[in-house]
Amino acid sequence: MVPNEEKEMAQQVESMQEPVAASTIDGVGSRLRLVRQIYGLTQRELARRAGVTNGAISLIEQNRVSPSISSLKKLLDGIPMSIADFFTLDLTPTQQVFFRAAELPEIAIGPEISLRLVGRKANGRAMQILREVYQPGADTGEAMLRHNGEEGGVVVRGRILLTVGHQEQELGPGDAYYFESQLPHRFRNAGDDICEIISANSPPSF
Amino acid sequence: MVPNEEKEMAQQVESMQEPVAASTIDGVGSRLRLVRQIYGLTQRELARRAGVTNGAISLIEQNRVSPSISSLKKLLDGIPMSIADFFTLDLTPTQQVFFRAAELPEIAIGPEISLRLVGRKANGRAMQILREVYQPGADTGEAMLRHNGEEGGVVVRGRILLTVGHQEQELGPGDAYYFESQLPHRFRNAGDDICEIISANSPPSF
DNA sequence: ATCTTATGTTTAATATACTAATCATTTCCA
DNA sequence: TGGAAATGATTAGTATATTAAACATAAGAT
Repeated sequence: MVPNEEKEMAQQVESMQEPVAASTIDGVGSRLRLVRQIYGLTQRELARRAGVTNGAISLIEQNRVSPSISSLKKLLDGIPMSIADFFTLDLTPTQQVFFRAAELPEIAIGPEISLRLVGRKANGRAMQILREVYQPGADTGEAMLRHNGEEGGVVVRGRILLTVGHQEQELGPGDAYYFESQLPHRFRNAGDDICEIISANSPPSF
Repeated sequence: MVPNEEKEMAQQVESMQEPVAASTIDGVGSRLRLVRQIYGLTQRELARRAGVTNGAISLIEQNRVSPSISSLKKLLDGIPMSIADFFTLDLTPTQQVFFRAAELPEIAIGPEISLRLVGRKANGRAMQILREVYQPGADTGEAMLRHNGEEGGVVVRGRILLTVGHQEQELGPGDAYYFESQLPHRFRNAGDDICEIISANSPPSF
């Protein structure tokens, strides 16, 4: 029996070689693919680390087989990520990571006041707000940060090079970010000016 | 290949027929068994609900096979419980559910003040404290309550019949409880007197 | 005591996941 | 342009999970 959770998708008359395209998050395989790509691993590299074959990963990621727990555990150990985190992590495409200045939703508007919300509304969580200052050349390190909770922030001054998972962008004043702290991340000030960020994280980490 | 996550255990010279004994929480199968028992289901009943065979459940619970995700999902759907919750739920035997009055650890002792902590220390979570009054015959219902978070409380007056999962106890003044709200639970005042409970739950539910 | 029923376990047969190898496609470097 | 390297996909064969049925044991009921 083939799992094939999106059986309704096609009469095989259609061209079957859509590259990867439609990011369906349904299915363990799809989740695994996204997580693997976020961590910048190829199927073969993950296969090597996990001690399984790349073919198996390919089949799993296509949702053509349903991996055993032991296999899934091996794979996640190679990332590394816990099974609980794997099933808990929110990977919905609406979970935007980067927000351009103009994209920040405006919460309260007055003639002299403009409040803009970072991320999305209704994430009712207790947060810790920080003011971070990065001197030129500052770097949180190649060994990427990784911890529990969520974090977000707004660049106030200067520019910062932010890496989250496999994505990387340079953000300037007004730009912002929001991501799950579990994703490996790194802050670098590659410019010549001091960079200032207003950030928040939850749960409070110190 | 047998999963056998504790491969270091024996040279097969030893007697291989240790019954099952030692309640090892390690392994998906052991977890499944505990969860199933907490919900008061037999292997056959769960098998019927999930659409798998009781034999398969038996093998899984003995950790002799590693179920596929699709099988595990079917089983958890029959309980019901999400995969994420399954791997997140804390089932360590130190997670005590019922606490007799004398068991409550004393936090602060003075000549006129005695503070006793319900549950364990260092569960630093934001909580909501409630005063609950149950009239004689009151009952939260046969359709057991089930929601996110954790809850605990102390009986101040009268007696309450509390069911949590498959466990049931009648608590009197000074007795207390603490459990994950995900476990199906039910409060009944089977006596003739008003029952009063001081309770807390997290995250705040209203 | 002897049925009956209900429980978990085991076993042979079958369905499925996984491996090892190959194929197909893209990238990129000469 | 062409060849090597790297990536993901596929396929036949093998290992493993799951089924269907029987076995073993215990608890009640009469």
